[in-house]
Amino acid sequence: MTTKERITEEALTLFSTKGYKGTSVKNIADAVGIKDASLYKHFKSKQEIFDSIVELISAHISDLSVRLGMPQYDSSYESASDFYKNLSLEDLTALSRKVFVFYLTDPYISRFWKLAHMEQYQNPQIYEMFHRIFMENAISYQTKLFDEMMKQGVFYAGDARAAAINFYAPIFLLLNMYAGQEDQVEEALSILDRQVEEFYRIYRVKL
Amino acid sequence: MTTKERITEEALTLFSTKGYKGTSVKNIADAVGIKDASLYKHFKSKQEIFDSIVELISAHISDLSVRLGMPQYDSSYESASDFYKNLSLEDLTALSRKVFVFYLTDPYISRFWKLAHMEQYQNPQIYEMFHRIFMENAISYQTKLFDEMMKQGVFYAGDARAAAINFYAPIFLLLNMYAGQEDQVEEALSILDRQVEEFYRIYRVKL
DNA sequence: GTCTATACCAGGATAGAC
DNA sequence: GTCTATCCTGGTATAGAC
Repeated sequence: MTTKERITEEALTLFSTKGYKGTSVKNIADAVGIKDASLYKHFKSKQEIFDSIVELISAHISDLSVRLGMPQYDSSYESASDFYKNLSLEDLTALSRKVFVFYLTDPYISRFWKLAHMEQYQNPQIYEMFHRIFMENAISYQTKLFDEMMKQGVFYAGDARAAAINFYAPIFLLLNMYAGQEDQVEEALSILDRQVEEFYRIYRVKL
Repeated sequence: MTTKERITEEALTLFSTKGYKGTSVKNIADAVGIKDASLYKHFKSKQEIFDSIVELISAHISDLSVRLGMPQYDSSYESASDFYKNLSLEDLTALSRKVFVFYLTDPYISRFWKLAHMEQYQNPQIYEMFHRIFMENAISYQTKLFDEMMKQGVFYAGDARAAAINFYAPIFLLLNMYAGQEDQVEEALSILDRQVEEFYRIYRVKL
């Protein structure tokens, strides 16, 4: 890893822990193991370090859906829908756990989550990314999926968007409750399991 | 309003907009209309201003349940339950709207919401208050209420806590989506109405 | 209790040697 | 590309006159 990469890496950790204003250039330099002045050979300002982090996260986010096995918002979702066609409670539980744990422990997502909470009101770009990733995209993805499943008779016909919000909102709430409490993931998961079970009971067409 | 009160008032607005570190003592003094040095006749430090704001919000929060017509976590809830006994969809919609709009527009709650998002990871006291008010208390209140309603046959018998989370999580998600977007409250309310309708359809025993 | 003046320091950033 | 030395600004806080 180059020095430049190590700077963004350490800076992301510090910004997500102490906030942008709460992190000094010296803090970052110390973490990297160089003097603060040396840092300016790699970035022309503290703000530029922050901007490069935003780039880094954007790039990481683009791979997300692929790594999670989720199609992009604007790509076709037929194959995923086929996957869910014989959806069991165990399938749905495993999927929700996978997504939840990923959000909570992925090194980029989890740091971005905290950073975004702190900086969203200061930084329009962060605000936009945070809302897009954790709200709009998450909901519209689930909506499309559930809409398809309703059409295929896997879920009872109804309001797909309302169902999507009912599925995602508890995950979002639990993320808020357990972000930064990685030692209590098991507790979070047991609550999540109960919500998924309830969701399955409500929406899944009985076999 | 005394000068001291005006300082906390303006400081709360500034802290909830620009964050603690992003707000200077001069910013606060300017907002109040005095010189920054004069401010130290009322508070011995910037931190003390912040602490007095925490006090102010704590005091305000204590009145919340009363003002919303909601019993405290540890007080009796029988009368509220009686109120819901003949619960119609319109009743539930009106209640959820009232709670949601209150959270979003109450001058103390709405500023605390943003402040807490920014400062929760720096300040254990803020973290604790935020999680208690917007997560633990909100969920446990709804759980007690729904548990009682299930016992009385108003709701189908089942997992009251899961139902409570299904009711509250969408409200929490919408608060996150629309905090600081007071011009779009109508859009938020229409989404909320759909969720409440769905909730009512699922849990309310058919008459 | 408000003001002016000032002390003090931390943080961002640059210059120039190696 | 790292270092030391230094500049500059802005922010917290105090002293003392009115």
